[in-house]
Amino acid sequence: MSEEKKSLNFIEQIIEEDLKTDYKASDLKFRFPPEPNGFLHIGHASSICLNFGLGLKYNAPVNLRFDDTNPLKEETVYVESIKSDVQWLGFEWAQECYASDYFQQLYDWAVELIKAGDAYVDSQSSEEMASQKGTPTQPGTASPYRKRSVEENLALFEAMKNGETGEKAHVLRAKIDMASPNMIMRDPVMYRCLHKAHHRTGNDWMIYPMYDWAHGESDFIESVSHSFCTLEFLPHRELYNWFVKRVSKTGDLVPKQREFARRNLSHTVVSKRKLAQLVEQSIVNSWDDPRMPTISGLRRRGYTPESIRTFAESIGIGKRENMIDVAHLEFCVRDDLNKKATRVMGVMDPLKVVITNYPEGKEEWLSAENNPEDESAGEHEVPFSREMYIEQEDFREEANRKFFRLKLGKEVRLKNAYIIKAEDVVKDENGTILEVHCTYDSESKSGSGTEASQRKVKGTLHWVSIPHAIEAEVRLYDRLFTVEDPTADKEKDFLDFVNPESLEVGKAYVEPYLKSAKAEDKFQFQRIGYFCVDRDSTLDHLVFNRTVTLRDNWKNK
RNA sequence: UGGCCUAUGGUGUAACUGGCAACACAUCUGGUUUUGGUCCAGAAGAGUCUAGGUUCGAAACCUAGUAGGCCAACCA
Repeated sequence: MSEEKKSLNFIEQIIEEDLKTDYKASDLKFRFPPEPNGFLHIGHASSICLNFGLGLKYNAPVNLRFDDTNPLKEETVYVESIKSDVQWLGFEWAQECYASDYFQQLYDWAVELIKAGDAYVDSQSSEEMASQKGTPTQPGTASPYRKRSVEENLALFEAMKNGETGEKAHVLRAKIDMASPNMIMRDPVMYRCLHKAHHRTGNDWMIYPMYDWAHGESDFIESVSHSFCTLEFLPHRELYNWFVKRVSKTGDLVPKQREFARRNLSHTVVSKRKLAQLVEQSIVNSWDDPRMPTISGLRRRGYTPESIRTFAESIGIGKRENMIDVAHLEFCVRDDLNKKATRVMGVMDPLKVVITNYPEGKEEWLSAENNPEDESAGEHEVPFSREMYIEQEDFREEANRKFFRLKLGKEVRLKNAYIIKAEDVVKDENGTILEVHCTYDSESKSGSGTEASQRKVKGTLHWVSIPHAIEAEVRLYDRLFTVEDPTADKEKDFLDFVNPESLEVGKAYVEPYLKSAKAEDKFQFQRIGYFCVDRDSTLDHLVFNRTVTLRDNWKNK
């Protein structure tokens, strides 16, 4: 038994290193900390997979923690959608936590900081504070309130908490270093007054902690060992450590913040503002429009949780700027769906074929393999009759040898059925082909084992029997943007790069087997692509979303 | 006029921590195939941002430069 030694990414290396020095395996604990202020997208999916993936790998608990410190933006609907997205991806959190659960503890600690001279109430406007902040190259200057007495700070802070002061009158600041080269350390705000109801604590609090004050402390309270976040928080690490040091005792296991580069996907946008714009301007229909990079959009498009997880895993994790080609994501779904999706036939652009030597009124039910990649998937029956549809592009009156499809005088196999030969065409007065008349070889039935059935013919076409066909709506989705990075051009708006053909609604004739297909059922329309039943679908009106086309190596035409 | 992070084929990650650059996607060939899918075999493509230095030996370490990113919200 040889086990392939897989190289570790830098995050895993950090953990392995910590395991060798000051952490036991049982100390490991992670968390996914979304702010419930919007819907999750593919970028969050990477982060979810990273944290929960580490949990699985190291058999460590992973908390789902809502970073709900800003009642102005956060809502319960987002909490619910985030939970369902994480579950859909297939992960289980150890505990469902909320930063708001720690408001009292945070407040008590803040009082301690004030007593220790590590925090003070500032009573200036935010403009004044900003002007004293200095610049990256110039040190800041101290607030006139920096030397307030502990007693006064305590009294003021309590007044703030009780909502006895104006919202903009005071803030609580950490007293650190106004000359620090790291501007984050120049007396950051810990609390602001917000006389606004919170989605969980209601009107209990009139002050709310800032991210920096809440995050590391929440990690510490939950005894999270490693707190992974994106690179933009790197300068915050110093502050994270400063705060944690003040609330922990020596000997306590304190959490470590480590940063990784956010992973960007080509041909899409991911910022909440831009996504909202797409919805508001009706460029897409909703937040879960199948073109959206939201988890709910990907789900509706037909992406499987497994494909998203393997995607996240396969792209790795690093610290440099990146732009991952969406083709890689598409590869991941194809790879997964190839193993799972039931093969069916559907014709998008119909051309009528009449099999002149097939008895009128006769029908046969032929058996079709559900999935050649998986024998246990079984088979289903497809009706065959005298008249059927094939794809327009699968017939030409004449064509060269590279055209492995139907042409006059030549044979082709109808998938799972018979070999047919094109004999004649019927055209209208404009020369448009209306029908192709063929003959079939009655001995060539697929699976019959006859010599004729085993004959090698150039090509195999998908088809559907006209009297049995069901008309369905197909929504053919493509990339939402025509360029890799729609935000790269500073002269132009990202909306200028919207792909006008990102959605094409069409009609398809599908085999009757699909009649009872339910929302989210996934199929491969043979030779065309993977499709997923949309939630708009009904018994009378089937709707299929094209998840992704099949790979196509035939780049002629 | 600062601090910090980063730099490896087209893309994304590797290189057992100093021993002549690997994997996946994408691209191209050929084979198999009742899906021009899958699968199989193969090809091409970087000498690791630049210049110095340390070393028998550098993608890795050091110095300087260049390029990109982040940092001055009562956002997270």
